[in-house]
Amino acid sequence: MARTADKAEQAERISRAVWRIMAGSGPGGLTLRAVAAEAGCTTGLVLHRFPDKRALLVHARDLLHERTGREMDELEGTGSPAQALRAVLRYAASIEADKRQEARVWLGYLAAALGEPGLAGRHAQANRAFLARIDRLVARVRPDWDARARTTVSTALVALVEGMNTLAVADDETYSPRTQKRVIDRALRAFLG
Amino acid sequence: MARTADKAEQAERISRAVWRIMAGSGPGGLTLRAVAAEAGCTTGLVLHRFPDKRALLVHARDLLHERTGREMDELEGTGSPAQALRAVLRYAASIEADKRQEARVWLGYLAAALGEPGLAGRHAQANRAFLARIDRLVARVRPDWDARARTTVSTALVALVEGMNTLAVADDETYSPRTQKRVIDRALRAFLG
DNA sequence: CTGTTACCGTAACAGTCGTTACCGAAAGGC
DNA sequence: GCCTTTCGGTAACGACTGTTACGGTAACAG
Repeated sequence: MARTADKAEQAERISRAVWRIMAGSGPGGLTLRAVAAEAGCTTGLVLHRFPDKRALLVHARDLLHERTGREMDELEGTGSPAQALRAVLRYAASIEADKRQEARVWLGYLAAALGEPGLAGRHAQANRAFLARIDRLVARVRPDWDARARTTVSTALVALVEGMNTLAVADDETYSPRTQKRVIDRALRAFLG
Repeated sequence: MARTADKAEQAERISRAVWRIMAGSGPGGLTLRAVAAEAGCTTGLVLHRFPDKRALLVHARDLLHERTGREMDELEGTGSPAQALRAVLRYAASIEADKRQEARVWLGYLAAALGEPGLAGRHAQANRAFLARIDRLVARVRPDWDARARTTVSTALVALVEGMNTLAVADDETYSPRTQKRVIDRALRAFLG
């Protein structure tokens, strides 16, 4: 045999380049050449690792989704139900600098999905999974509620966090980490307190 | 003199074409040729009316912002403070079909702003104006609250509505008009009830 | 009706995009 | 050591982008 390459490591490195480009320049700046330059290689390697641009974007998307899902899985089991819910919501918000970058990435993907229903479907699926997670946590905090009342609150909490993420993309001053924490705590108190 | 053209009417027609393209195909499909075809003219007219693509996008954006601002001004004065607040929040949400399209337009603009800080600044400014509007309405509902408590609730309500708009873009089934209304009413009850 | 002027469609430009073909070079088995 | 096989960089292609220059044409003043 001949030389071997760590394909998974390369795919991840290129995917991380995709995240950085998406967060920094949006879908408009997400060029194969830009990705290659950011990853420290050429378009040749990028298109040897992925069949085409769409496959690259989907892989980078799934990788990010998978990672955040794993980390939220861990948070879900820590402390009391109310504490776990708060921890997951804080994690999903864009409080830390890297989460703020992630919010920009998701926004870029969502905008790219405007033109392609297939990507929009993936986004919908991912958000339903997040909604189910929050609903599960709300059920642990308020086991006596019926599904209808619980889902309404879950949907509200998800929309609240997602809205702050979206708004922080354009105005990270108004939606500072401190403000986001305060809003989350206020919402938890209002809906579940 | 020679022939005359209704420049304002043309600019508005082209801007409407921009909205339709942005909502339908996102920033990636927003081509001068696509805009011209949608507006029923050629790129020649488009670039005779606007100096370049960016000016066209900014004009279409400002036109949409101006229109929604006017319509919310009217809603702000109808009925009791609580009713006015609910009416404005319902208007800002994507309950009607045309508002859902608008949410797609705003999302596309926000994604386009990822690469250009100038556009992001306009977005931040617009959202601060909306936040100030909601804060004004909350102050009318709860005059006894101090500014801190009031702003926290206003920020939460704005994020809630904006989040539902964003999420409805990818999943208009989970965030149906009925669900959005229910969530808004629940939030008003939780925060101000 | 005619001349003139503003209007706007046509066509070309340079640049960049995603994608492909090709080929030198690096690395493991013998 | 060599030889083979895979790797990955180079360069080109056609398509499409925003933008510009030009010319035909429609409409108003006289």
